[in-house]
Amino acid sequence: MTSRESDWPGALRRRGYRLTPQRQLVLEAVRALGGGTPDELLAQVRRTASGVNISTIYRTLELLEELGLVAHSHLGHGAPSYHLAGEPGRLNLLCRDCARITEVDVQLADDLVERLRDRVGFTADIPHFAIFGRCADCGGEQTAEGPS
Amino acid sequence: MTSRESDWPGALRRRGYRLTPQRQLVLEAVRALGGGTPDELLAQVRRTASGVNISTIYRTLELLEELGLVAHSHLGHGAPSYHLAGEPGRLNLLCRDCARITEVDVQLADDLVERLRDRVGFTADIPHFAIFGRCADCGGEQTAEGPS
DNA sequence: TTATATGCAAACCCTTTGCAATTCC
DNA sequence: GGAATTGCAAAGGGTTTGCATATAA
Repeated sequence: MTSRESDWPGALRRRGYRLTPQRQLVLEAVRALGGGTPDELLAQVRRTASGVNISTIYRTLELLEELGLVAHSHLGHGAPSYHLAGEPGRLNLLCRDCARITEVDVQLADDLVERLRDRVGFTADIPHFAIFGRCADCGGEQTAEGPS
Repeated sequence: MTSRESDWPGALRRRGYRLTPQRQLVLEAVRALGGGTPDELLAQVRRTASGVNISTIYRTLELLEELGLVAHSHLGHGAPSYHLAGEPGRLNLLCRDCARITEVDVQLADDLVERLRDRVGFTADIPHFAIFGRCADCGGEQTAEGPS
Protein backbone atom coordinates (compact mmCIF):
# COMPACT_ATOMS: atom_id res chain seq x y z
CA MET A 1 0.00 0.00 0.00
CA THR A 2 1.42 3.36 -1.03
CA SER A 3 0.96 6.71 0.69
CA ARG A 4 -1.86 7.47 -1.71
CA GLU A 5 -4.38 8.07 1.01
CA SER A 6 -2.63 10.99 2.69
CA ASP A 7 0.01 12.29 0.32
CA TRP A 8 -1.96 13.01 -2.75
CA PRO A 9 -0.90 16.67 -2.71
CA GLY A 10 2.64 15.39 -3.00
CA ALA A 11 1.74 13.06 -5.82
CA LEU A 12 0.04 15.98 -7.50
CA ARG A 13 3.08 18.20 -7.32
CA ARG A 14 5.44 15.46 -8.35
CA ARG A 15 3.55 15.32 -11.60
CA GLY A 16 3.77 19.06 -12.08
CA TYR A 17 0.22 19.75 -10.96
CA ARG A 18 -0.75 22.30 -8.36
CA LEU A 19 -2.68 21.99 -5.18
CA THR A 20 -5.66 24.31 -5.36
CA PRO A 21 -8.59 24.89 -3.03
CA GLN A 22 -10.92 23.66 -5.74
CA ARG A 23 -9.12 20.33 -5.98
CA GLN A 24 -9.21 19.85 -2.25
CA LEU A 25 -12.88 20.75 -2.14
CA VAL A 26 -13.87 18.36 -4.89
CA LEU A 27 -12.14 15.46 -3.20
CA GLU A 28 -13.72 16.44 0.11
CA ALA A 29 -17.10 16.57 -1.59
CA VAL A 30 -16.70 13.04 -2.90
CA ARG A 31 -15.79 11.94 0.60
CA ALA A 32 -18.62 13.86 2.22
CA LEU A 33 -21.31 12.63 -0.12
CA GLY A 34 -19.86 9.18 -0.49
CA GLY A 35 -20.20 9.70 -4.21
CA GLY A 36 -22.31 11.65 -6.67
CA THR A 37 -22.69 13.13 -10.13
CA PRO A 38 -20.62 16.14 -11.21
CA ASP A 39 -23.66 18.31 -10.54
CA GLU A 40 -24.22 16.97 -7.06
CA LEU A 41 -20.55 17.38 -6.26
CA LEU A 42 -20.68 20.95 -7.53
CA ALA A 43 -23.55 21.71 -5.16
CA GLN A 44 -21.59 20.27 -2.28
CA VAL A 45 -18.45 22.22 -3.19
CA ARG A 46 -20.47 25.42 -3.47
CA ARG A 47 -21.62 25.11 0.09
CA THR A 48 -18.08 26.15 0.91
CA ALA A 49 -16.98 28.02 -2.18
CA SER A 50 -19.89 29.41 -4.13
CA GLY A 51 -17.85 30.65 -7.04
CA VAL A 52 -16.65 27.29 -8.27
CA ASN A 53 -17.61 26.46 -11.84
CA ILE A 54 -18.93 23.18 -13.22
CA SER A 55 -16.11 22.98 -15.74
CA THR A 56 -13.64 22.93 -12.88
CA ILE A 57 -15.53 20.00 -11.39
CA TYR A 58 -15.19 18.06 -14.62
CA ARG A 59 -11.53 18.91 -15.04
CA THR A 60 -10.81 18.07 -11.42
CA LEU A 61 -12.65 14.77 -11.47
CA GLU A 62 -10.71 13.78 -14.55
CA LEU A 63 -7.48 14.65 -12.78
CA LEU A 64 -8.40 12.85 -9.57
CA GLU A 65 -9.35 9.83 -11.59
CA GLU A 66 -6.02 9.92 -13.39
CA LEU A 67 -4.33 10.01 -10.00
CA GLY A 68 -6.34 7.00 -8.95
CA LEU A 69 -8.12 8.86 -6.16
CA VAL A 70 -11.63 8.58 -7.55
CA ALA A 71 -13.47 6.36 -10.02
CA HIS A 72 -16.78 6.62 -11.77
CA SER A 73 -19.66 4.28 -12.52
CA HIS A 74 -22.44 4.43 -15.08
CA LEU A 75 -25.64 3.75 -13.22
CA GLY A 76 -28.13 4.65 -15.93
CA HIS A 77 -28.54 6.89 -18.95
CA GLY A 78 -27.69 10.08 -17.10
CA ALA A 79 -24.53 11.46 -15.59
CA PRO A 80 -22.03 9.02 -14.12
CA SER A 81 -21.44 8.78 -10.40
CA TYR A 82 -18.02 9.48 -8.93
CA HIS A 83 -16.81 7.87 -5.74
CA LEU A 84 -13.57 7.29 -3.91
CA ALA A 85 -11.34 4.74 -5.56
CA GLY A 86 -9.64 2.00 -3.66
CA GLU A 87 -12.82 1.18 -1.80
CA PRO A 88 -14.26 -2.30 -1.93
CA GLY A 89 -16.39 -1.68 -5.01
CA ARG A 90 -19.98 -2.79 -5.24
CA LEU A 91 -21.98 -4.32 -7.98
CA ASN A 92 -24.85 -1.97 -8.80
CA LEU A 93 -28.21 -3.38 -9.82
CA LEU A 94 -30.45 -0.88 -11.62
CA CYS A 95 -34.17 -1.62 -11.70
CA ARG A 96 -35.86 -0.88 -15.01
CA ASP A 97 -39.14 -0.12 -13.23
CA CYS A 98 -38.38 1.85 -10.10
CA ALA A 99 -34.89 2.98 -11.15
CA ARG A 100 -33.60 2.12 -7.71
CA ILE A 101 -30.03 0.95 -7.30
CA THR A 102 -29.38 -2.15 -5.26
CA GLU A 103 -25.80 -2.68 -4.23
CA VAL A 104 -24.46 -6.16 -3.81
CA ASP A 105 -21.00 -7.54 -3.18
CA VAL A 106 -18.82 -7.63 -6.29
CA GLN A 107 -17.63 -11.05 -5.31
CA LEU A 108 -20.95 -12.37 -6.56
CA ALA A 109 -19.39 -11.83 -9.96
CA ASP A 110 -16.07 -13.49 -9.17
CA ASP A 111 -16.87 -16.51 -11.30
CA LEU A 112 -17.70 -14.33 -14.25
CA VAL A 113 -14.56 -12.26 -13.80
CA GLU A 114 -12.45 -15.38 -13.65
CA ARG A 115 -14.12 -16.87 -16.68
CA LEU A 116 -13.64 -13.69 -18.70
CA ARG A 117 -9.97 -13.67 -17.83
CA ASP A 118 -9.45 -17.33 -18.65
CA ARG A 119 -11.41 -17.50 -21.86
CA VAL A 120 -10.88 -14.13 -23.51
CA GLY A 121 -8.13 -12.54 -21.46
CA PHE A 122 -10.40 -9.73 -20.42
CA THR A 123 -9.90 -8.08 -17.04
CA ALA A 124 -13.32 -6.92 -15.94
CA ASP A 125 -14.10 -3.86 -13.83
CA ILE A 126 -17.52 -4.97 -12.66
CA PRO A 127 -18.54 -1.85 -10.71
CA HIS A 128 -18.02 0.43 -13.71
CA PHE A 129 -21.39 -0.27 -15.30
CA ALA A 130 -24.54 -1.20 -13.45
CA ILE A 131 -26.40 -4.42 -14.17
CA PHE A 132 -29.86 -3.74 -15.56
CA GLY A 133 -32.98 -5.70 -14.75
CA ARG A 134 -35.92 -5.85 -12.42
CA CYS A 135 -35.67 -5.80 -8.66
CA ALA A 136 -37.53 -8.01 -6.21
CA ASP A 137 -40.06 -5.33 -5.30
CA CYS A 138 -41.06 -4.80 -8.91
CA GLY A 139 -41.55 -8.50 -9.61
CA GLY A 140 -38.96 -10.70 -11.20
CA GLU A 141 -40.45 -11.13 -14.69
CA GLN A 142 -40.36 -9.68 -18.21
CA THR A 143 -42.30 -7.00 -20.20
CA ALA A 144 -43.03 -3.25 -19.89
CA GLU A 145 -41.05 -0.05 -19.76
CA GLY A 146 -39.01 2.05 -17.37
CA PRO A 147 -35.79 4.01 -17.31
CA SER A 148 -32.73 3.28 -19.36
CA MET B 1 -44.21 -18.10 -29.11
CA THR B 2 -46.65 -15.39 -30.15
CA SER B 3 -47.13 -13.95 -33.61
CA ARG B 4 -44.91 -11.07 -32.63
CA GLU B 5 -42.48 -11.66 -35.42
CA SER B 6 -44.93 -11.16 -38.28
CA ASP B 7 -47.99 -9.42 -36.91
CA TRP B 8 -46.52 -6.37 -35.33
CA PRO B 9 -48.62 -4.07 -37.52
CA GLY B 10 -51.64 -5.75 -35.97
CA ALA B 11 -50.28 -5.36 -32.49
CA LEU B 12 -49.60 -1.73 -33.31
CA ARG B 13 -53.17 -1.07 -34.40
CA ARG B 14 -54.67 -2.98 -31.55
CA ARG B 15 -53.01 -0.48 -29.27
CA GLY B 16 -54.37 2.44 -31.24
CA TYR B 17 -51.11 3.18 -33.02
CA ARG B 18 -50.78 3.58 -36.77
CA LEU B 19 -48.63 1.81 -39.25
CA THR B 20 -46.52 4.39 -41.00
CA PRO B 21 -43.76 4.10 -43.58
CA GLN B 22 -41.35 5.59 -41.06
CA ARG B 23 -42.09 2.88 -38.53
CA GLN B 24 -41.61 0.15 -41.07
CA LEU B 25 -38.38 1.73 -42.25
CA VAL B 26 -36.91 2.05 -38.78
CA LEU B 27 -37.58 -1.58 -38.01
CA GLU B 28 -36.14 -2.58 -41.37
CA ALA B 29 -33.08 -0.48 -40.64
CA VAL B 30 -32.50 -2.26 -37.35
CA ARG B 31 -32.80 -5.56 -39.20
CA ALA B 32 -30.57 -4.46 -42.06
CA LEU B 33 -27.78 -3.11 -39.89
CA GLY B 34 -28.15 -5.72 -37.22
CA GLY B 35 -28.25 -2.87 -34.75
CA GLY B 36 -27.00 0.69 -34.41
CA THR B 37 -27.30 4.06 -32.74
CA PRO B 38 -30.25 6.36 -33.52
CA ASP B 39 -27.96 8.31 -35.82
CA GLU B 40 -26.80 5.28 -37.72
CA LEU B 41 -30.35 4.06 -38.07
CA LEU B 42 -31.39 7.46 -39.37
CA ALA B 43 -28.73 7.26 -42.07
CA GLN B 44 -29.96 3.84 -43.08
CA VAL B 45 -33.59 4.97 -43.17
CA ARG B 46 -32.65 7.98 -45.27
CA ARG B 47 -31.22 5.78 -47.98
CA THR B 48 -34.87 5.04 -48.76
CA ALA B 49 -36.69 8.08 -47.39
CA SER B 50 -34.44 11.11 -47.22
CA GLY B 51 -36.95 13.32 -45.47
CA VAL B 52 -37.16 11.41 -42.22
CA ASN B 53 -36.24 13.34 -39.12
CA ILE B 54 -34.10 12.27 -36.19
CA SER B 55 -36.90 12.96 -33.73
CA THR B 56 -39.04 10.42 -35.55
CA ILE B 57 -36.27 7.88 -35.10
CA TYR B 58 -36.22 8.45 -31.35
CA ARG B 59 -39.99 8.34 -31.05
CA THR B 60 -40.19 5.21 -33.17
CA LEU B 61 -37.46 3.38 -31.32
CA GLU B 62 -39.22 4.12 -28.06
CA LEU B 63 -42.42 2.72 -29.51
CA LEU B 64 -40.79 -0.37 -30.97
CA GLU B 65 -39.12 -0.99 -27.64
CA GLU B 66 -42.45 -0.68 -25.85
CA LEU B 67 -43.85 -3.25 -28.28
CA GLY B 68 -40.98 -5.54 -27.46
CA LEU B 69 -39.62 -5.50 -31.01
CA VAL B 70 -36.30 -3.86 -30.27
CA ALA B 71 -34.07 -3.38 -27.25
CA HIS B 72 -31.12 -1.15 -26.55
CA SER B 73 -27.74 -1.56 -24.90
CA HIS B 74 -25.31 0.93 -23.41
CA LEU B 75 -21.93 0.03 -24.83
CA GLY B 76 -19.98 3.08 -23.71
CA HIS B 77 -20.47 6.73 -22.84
CA GLY B 78 -22.06 7.64 -26.14
CA ALA B 79 -25.36 6.84 -27.77
CA PRO B 80 -26.99 3.50 -26.99
CA SER B 81 -27.22 0.78 -29.61
CA TYR B 82 -30.58 -0.59 -30.71
CA HIS B 83 -31.02 -4.13 -31.95
CA LEU B 84 -33.81 -6.61 -32.53
CA ALA B 85 -35.29 -8.00 -29.34
CA GLY B 86 -35.87 -11.66 -28.84
CA GLU B 87 -32.46 -12.53 -30.20
CA PRO B 88 -29.92 -14.42 -28.12
CA GLY B 89 -28.23 -11.39 -26.59
CA ARG B 90 -24.52 -11.08 -26.09
CA LEU B 91 -22.39 -9.96 -23.22
CA ASN B 92 -20.45 -6.91 -24.36
CA LEU B 93 -16.95 -6.28 -23.07
CA LEU B 94 -15.73 -2.70 -23.47
CA CYS B 95 -11.97 -2.12 -23.34
CA ARG B 96 -10.92 0.98 -21.41
CA ASP B 97 -7.85 1.38 -23.63
CA CYS B 98 -8.81 0.63 -27.20
CA ALA B 99 -12.58 1.12 -26.71
CA ARG B 100 -13.22 -2.03 -28.71
CA ILE B 101 -16.25 -4.16 -27.90
CA THR B 102 -15.74 -7.89 -27.53
CA GLU B 103 -18.89 -9.96 -27.61
CA VAL B 104 -19.08 -13.16 -25.63
CA ASP B 105 -21.89 -15.53 -24.90
CA VAL B 106 -24.26 -14.32 -22.20
CA GLN B 107 -24.30 -17.76 -20.69
CA LEU B 108 -20.87 -16.95 -19.27
CA ALA B 109 -22.86 -14.89 -16.81
CA ASP B 110 -25.45 -17.55 -16.03
CA ASP B 111 -24.02 -18.16 -12.57
CA LEU B 112 -24.18 -14.50 -11.74
CA VAL B 113 -27.73 -14.19 -13.04
CA GLU B 114 -28.82 -17.16 -10.99
CA ARG B 115 -27.12 -15.86 -7.88
CA LEU B 116 -28.71 -12.44 -8.25
CA ARG B 117 -32.12 -14.02 -8.58
CA ASP B 118 -31.65 -16.34 -5.61
CA ARG B 119 -30.07 -13.90 -3.21
CA VAL B 120 -31.72 -10.57 -3.97
CA GLY B 121 -34.59 -11.51 -6.27
CA PHE B 122 -33.12 -9.43 -9.06
CA THR B 123 -33.73 -10.49 -12.66
CA ALA B 124 -30.70 -9.34 -14.59
CA ASP B 125 -30.60 -8.21 -18.20
CA ILE B 126 -26.91 -8.76 -18.80
CA PRO B 127 -26.69 -7.46 -22.37
CA HIS B 128 -28.14 -4.08 -21.41
CA PHE B 129 -24.88 -2.61 -20.10
CA ALA B 130 -21.42 -3.50 -21.27
CA ILE B 131 -18.80 -4.83 -18.87
CA PHE B 132 -15.86 -2.47 -18.59
CA GLY B 133 -12.24 -3.50 -18.33
CA ARG B 134 -9.14 -4.23 -20.36
CA CYS B 135 -9.02 -6.61 -23.28
CA ALA B 136 -6.35 -9.20 -23.99
CA ASP B 137 -4.64 -7.06 -26.64
CA CYS B 138 -4.22 -4.16 -24.27
CA GLY B 139 -2.76 -6.25 -21.46
CA GLY B 140 -4.73 -7.55 -18.56
CA GLU B 141 -3.50 -5.28 -15.75
CA GLN B 142 -4.37 -2.05 -13.91
CA THR B 143 -3.44 1.68 -14.25
CA ALA B 144 -3.86 4.42 -16.87
CA GLU B 145 -6.70 6.04 -18.71
CA GLY B 146 -9.06 5.40 -21.59
CA PRO B 147 -12.64 5.91 -22.75
CA SER B 148 -15.92 5.85 -20.82
C1' DT C 1 -63.27 13.05 -40.59
C1' DT C 2 -60.19 13.34 -36.93
C1' DA C 3 -56.94 11.62 -33.83
C1' DT C 4 -52.33 10.11 -34.48
C1' DA C 5 -47.72 10.96 -36.48
C1' DT C 6 -44.45 13.68 -38.65
C1' DG C 7 -41.09 17.47 -39.58
C1' DC C 8 -39.08 21.36 -37.94
C1' DA C 9 -37.03 24.32 -34.74
C1' DA C 10 -36.07 25.24 -30.31
C1' DA C 11 -34.89 23.70 -25.88
C1' DC C 12 -32.57 20.45 -22.75
C1' DC C 13 -29.02 17.94 -20.31
C1' DC C 14 -24.40 16.72 -19.89
C1' DT C 15 -19.79 17.65 -21.19
C1' DT C 16 -15.91 19.94 -23.49
C1' DT C 17 -13.24 23.82 -25.14
C1' DG C 18 -11.09 28.59 -26.07
C1' DC C 19 -9.47 32.26 -23.82
C1' DA C 20 -8.43 36.04 -20.72
C1' DA C 21 -7.75 36.68 -15.88
C1' DT C 22 -5.97 34.62 -11.81
C1' DT C 23 -3.11 31.98 -8.74
C1' DC C 24 0.24 28.64 -7.13
C1' DC C 25 5.02 27.70 -6.60
C1' DG D 1 7.80 35.60 -13.16
C1' DG D 2 5.74 32.23 -15.59
C1' DA D 3 3.29 28.14 -16.20
C1' DA D 4 -0.74 25.90 -14.42
C1' DT D 5 -5.49 26.67 -13.19
C1' DT D 6 -9.72 28.94 -13.02
C1' DG D 7 -14.20 31.13 -14.43
C1' DC D 8 -16.86 32.32 -18.05
C1' DA D 9 -19.15 31.84 -22.22
C1' DA D 10 -19.77 29.43 -26.13
C1' DA D 11 -20.05 25.22 -28.56
C1' DG D 12 -20.80 20.33 -28.90
C1' DG D 13 -23.04 15.77 -28.71
C1' DG D 14 -27.27 13.33 -27.79
C1' DT D 15 -32.12 13.62 -26.75
C1' DT D 16 -36.71 15.67 -25.97
C1' DT D 17 -40.54 18.77 -26.75
C1' DG D 18 -44.09 22.21 -28.69
C1' DC D 19 -46.57 23.03 -32.40
C1' DA D 20 -48.47 23.41 -37.06
C1' DT D 21 -48.98 20.37 -40.89
C1' DA D 22 -49.76 16.00 -42.93
C1' DT D 23 -51.75 11.46 -42.96
C1' DA D 24 -53.56 6.67 -41.63
C1' DA D 25 -57.70 4.65 -40.73
